[in-house]
Amino acid sequence: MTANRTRGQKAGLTREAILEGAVRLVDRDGLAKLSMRRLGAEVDVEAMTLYHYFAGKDALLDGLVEHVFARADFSLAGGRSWQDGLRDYARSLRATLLEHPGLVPLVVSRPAVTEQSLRIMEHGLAELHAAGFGLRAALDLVYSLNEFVLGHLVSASNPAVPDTASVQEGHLTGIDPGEYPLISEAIRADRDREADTRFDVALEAIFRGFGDLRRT
Amino acid sequence: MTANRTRGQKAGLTREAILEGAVRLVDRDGLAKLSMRRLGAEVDVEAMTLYHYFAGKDALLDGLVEHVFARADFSLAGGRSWQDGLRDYARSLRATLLEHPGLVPLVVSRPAVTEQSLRIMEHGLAELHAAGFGLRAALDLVYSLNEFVLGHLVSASNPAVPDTASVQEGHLTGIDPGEYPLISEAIRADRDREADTRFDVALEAIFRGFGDLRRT
DNA sequence: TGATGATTCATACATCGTAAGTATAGACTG
DNA sequence: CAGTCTATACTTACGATGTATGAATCATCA
Repeated sequence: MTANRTRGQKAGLTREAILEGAVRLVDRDGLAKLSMRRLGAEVDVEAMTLYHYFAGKDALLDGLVEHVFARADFSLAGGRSWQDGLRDYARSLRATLLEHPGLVPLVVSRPAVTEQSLRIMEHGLAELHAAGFGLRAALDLVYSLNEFVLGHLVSASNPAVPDTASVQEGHLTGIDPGEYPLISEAIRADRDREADTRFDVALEAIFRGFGDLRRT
Repeated sequence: MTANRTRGQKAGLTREAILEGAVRLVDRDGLAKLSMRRLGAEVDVEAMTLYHYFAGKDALLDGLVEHVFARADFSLAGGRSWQDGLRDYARSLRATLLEHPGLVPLVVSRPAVTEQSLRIMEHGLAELHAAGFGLRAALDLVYSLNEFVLGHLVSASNPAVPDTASVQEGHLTGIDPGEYPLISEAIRADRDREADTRFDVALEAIFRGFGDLRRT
């Protein structure tokens, strides 16, 4: 009866194309709206077809993180000071995830022992070691840096703490200056600073703090 | 036909009891297994009954976070140095969430502008201001500290980075010493340290780094 | 041509959050 | 006592989800 329209092979559908569709969908509608059926519609195919390219939704999500990270070079380019190397790394990691805020919950909820991340870590340890850090201190620093960046991102990706960005033109969203005078005042003083600046200030503080651990 | 067993009133079911059941369920089976039906079973009631106490699942999850935090005193007890105050705060925040690791994804995915968190922040700003920090620097420090703790927790709550805890008795899970000699070495050197120690070391580094920002 | 393997789809199932409607028990009124 | 009200609890049902299963179609090569 019902003529089955288009089965069998179709125009070249690839893992890449699916992942790009997923990125588009997440960027547009958020992670919650990423269902197999929706993603199928996005790349013009039935949901079950996706299972030919990915073992399951988890595999797809893993691929998604990988895909986004693959296009971002987090190299700890050597040759300069360890601060410069780590700063570039942290900034580019942050920038990449800020471009796709919907992916932040994914990244933090997924084990990140990929080939690439391990290589970066190894490289980072080598540089820090050469810069005079003991291996243990170097490991502490690399861990802490990653943890700070991730924490910064999860805090930034939901309207959690009253952020500078959410305070436009002086209307402090929901913070009563009478009840919380210092918060209001601090946020007001912070109004003209970019979020990037806050991030950088914290970075430098972390570097200063860990700098004392060299030759341990 | 089928005799309807027990409708109408029952033993005193309360919001508190439901939330405690939810905590139990999450601690036992993880956040993913927290469904209204399961939670209903846990507190011996049908799923829909829960909607009498909570507007929806989101409200329940909000309540869950609140409930756990309510039992943890994150006071920035004054009178001592600002380092002591912030350290106690960070440690107890971490300790609380380590007791309920299943809640970590919830905490980081939920705006945390509760009454309590704002009060703590206000209090923290006051202390830091008194200790010689400019308001802006104080805000940076409080933010960064929170972000670091959260990042530390999300990293610890999944088997993401090869953690010291996962390296038992010298068998480095999945890290090839040939390919990543420094990581293996660093982890081996780290074997005998508690995770608490790593956290504390990072805390002190952050304090040192931000300490230079006083009188700004 | 016919066979083979890659690709796509239709159907079905269990589970989820929850809207809508119904039944019961206790408190209050007369 | 009977009658009513309300808080509490349950039943049923709907749409959305991830995915197991198996059939249908296409490209390719013998």
